[in-house]
Amino acid sequence: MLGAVEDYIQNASPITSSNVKTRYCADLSTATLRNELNALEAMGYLRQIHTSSGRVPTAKGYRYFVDSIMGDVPLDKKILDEIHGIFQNRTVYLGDMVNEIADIVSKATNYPTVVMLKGFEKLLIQNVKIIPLMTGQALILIETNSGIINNFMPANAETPMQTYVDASNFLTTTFKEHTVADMIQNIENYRTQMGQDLLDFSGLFDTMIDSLKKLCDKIASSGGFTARGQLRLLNSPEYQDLDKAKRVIDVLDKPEELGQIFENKNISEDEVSFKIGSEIPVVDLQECAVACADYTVDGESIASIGIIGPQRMDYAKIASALKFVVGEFANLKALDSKRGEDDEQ
Amino acid sequence: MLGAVEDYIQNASPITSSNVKTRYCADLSTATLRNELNALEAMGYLRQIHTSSGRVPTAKGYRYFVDSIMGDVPLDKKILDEIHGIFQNRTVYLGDMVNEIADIVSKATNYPTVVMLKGFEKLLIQNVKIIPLMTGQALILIETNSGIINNFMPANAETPMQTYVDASNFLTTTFKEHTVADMIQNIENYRTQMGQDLLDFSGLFDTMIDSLKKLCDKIASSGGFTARGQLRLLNSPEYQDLDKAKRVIDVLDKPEELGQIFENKNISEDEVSFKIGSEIPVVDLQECAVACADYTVDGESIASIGIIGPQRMDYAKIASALKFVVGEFANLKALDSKRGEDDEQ
DNA sequence: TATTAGCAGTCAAGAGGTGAGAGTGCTAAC
DNA sequence: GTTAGCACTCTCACCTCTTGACTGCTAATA
Repeated sequence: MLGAVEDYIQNASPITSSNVKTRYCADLSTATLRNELNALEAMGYLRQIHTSSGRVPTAKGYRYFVDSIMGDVPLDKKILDEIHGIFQNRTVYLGDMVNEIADIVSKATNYPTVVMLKGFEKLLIQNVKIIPLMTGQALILIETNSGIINNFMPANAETPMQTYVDASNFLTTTFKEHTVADMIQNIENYRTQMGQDLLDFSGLFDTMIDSLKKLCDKIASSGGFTARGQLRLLNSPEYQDLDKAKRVIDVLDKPEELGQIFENKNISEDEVSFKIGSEIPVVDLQECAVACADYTVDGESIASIGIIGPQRMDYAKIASALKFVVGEFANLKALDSKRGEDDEQ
Repeated sequence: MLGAVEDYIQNASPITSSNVKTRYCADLSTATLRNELNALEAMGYLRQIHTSSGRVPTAKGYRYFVDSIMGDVPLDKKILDEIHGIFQNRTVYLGDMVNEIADIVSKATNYPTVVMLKGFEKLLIQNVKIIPLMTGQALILIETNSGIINNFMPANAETPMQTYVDASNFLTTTFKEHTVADMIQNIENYRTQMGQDLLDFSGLFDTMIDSLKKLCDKIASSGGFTARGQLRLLNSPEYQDLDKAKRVIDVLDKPEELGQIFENKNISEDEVSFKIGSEIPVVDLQECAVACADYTVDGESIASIGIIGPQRMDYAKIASALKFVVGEFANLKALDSKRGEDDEQ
């Protein structure tokens, strides 16, 4: 019977008495199976679209499947390698890395994927560099324990090169192992520790903080959401109706609604959470299911990755994929702390 | 009569005799207009889907419209400001800038937009920096006359900081105003000019060149194409049929086919070229039209931007939008040369 | 000669009807 | 508890019919 649910998840072919008989219970008659199906329907796990339609799982049915039955599913090795590769060569900008992961997770699951960058303010600074450019701007490069933040700021052409070097060293020494938020908020309090040349050009810090604040605002105004693979929704038989598909896809552009969907999960690290049907607090997604997993650092969620699809989504595969991604992230942190220890020796 | 073509472009409502009469020629009878429409059909500018269907322009009709009649169209000021803003704050990575432009052009035109980065090899180097990071990698930053190229490379932890500074200075001095391709190919020939500390760590250059070559290859393997706004195709009444839309959207992922579409344009700078229907050398796009404009530097196309939509696309608006983008790019170059001259004084 | 009114003809699209097929639930028997 | 048999339901594909939007053609008119 369970196999029939998995069949339905794979093929969208409704669960019927004869279906179950031919594939799983050849020794029982269809009438018996009909009784069973009837019982499951009475318990609320299955429902009929119409009298002669066979049955499909209800949200409650899927919930039971997810909570009690679903097992791990082996993923395509090529996909795993690709994800692993992103984390391996992770010396890329945080935003780029997060987008790359969204792309590949969407490819792996065949559903639209949303990435939420909750803000980089909580990341721990490892190194700060301010690099003057020829265009009258400077590049801010903040290496953190989870990726590199990069942003451009206006630069005063009269500031000497050495000041940038001193400023970078000052910021690195002062704020190493502090959060970015700490740096943004408290840089004023460290004025007494600046050398004279830095005080002469302390507008540099104001400009930098200003630029970082703008970057924060920009991320905040989009809710930090990036959606990828929207088109993949159209691969589901459920979404052959364009208007129906558009209503779902449109939600992927609305930060407030995405916020509602993916917040308040109360999940622990390494866990994948699902919301099914009416559990989703958005009207246009009542026929959908969403999955979500978090990248947490010190118990705080830094970024999340979410998947939106029909209720008949491949929960097991999605859970495995998200777990793998979160696992890779955890490995990364382990590696970082190890390197930290090595440095101290 | 011309107005009726524009009406059709806007609303997809076929050109009928009574349509034309009510909107444009109230003083003529429908019978007279029917004669005219008949004549235009005989000349191949219009065609009927079926006897009672009204007429729609043929590819030849659109071609005539594009070549002879079409005027400039004022664009939404907000959109223009947004595009202008991208170019103003253009101290961003070349790839990012190109993608941002694709996004906004797609938004402005409401059609899928493709950006082709032809390769950065031809860009003129202004400044090179190699910046070691904490993760055992280094950041290559090449400021060119048209944007910043950035790439990561493996770094040897034993290389002293000063070597990176010297290497950066050496590369900048040696290759300023040379192309990136020149640097990649000829760096070997400049060994005699390197100081001893650079010769000691000349593996640094090998690694850098290797990384840049890989970046070139990566761009080449995707043909340098990035598509944005694919979903917007579904806004056209022509593409309410999902399978039909998918056939077009799928082409946007195929570098070879995109290459065929957008190459061999033989257009001069500041020009927007259109291919309509059978002019497009791709089977799945025979019912489409494509527009294309180039960013050229010294007569060489550095990047192109293309739009794909139904033949009933808003040619005038698209031409205006692409011209504006290309114009902004030209302004940028003018600005650059001006700055160059100032520097020399 | 250019224009027009009138009319018959064509076709798409939608409404409504029909039958086949795939299910079901129920009942009575095993 | 299981099963065979049967009546019932509903979708879907297919057909037909009607309506309405256009057209082309012809003959009359300015």
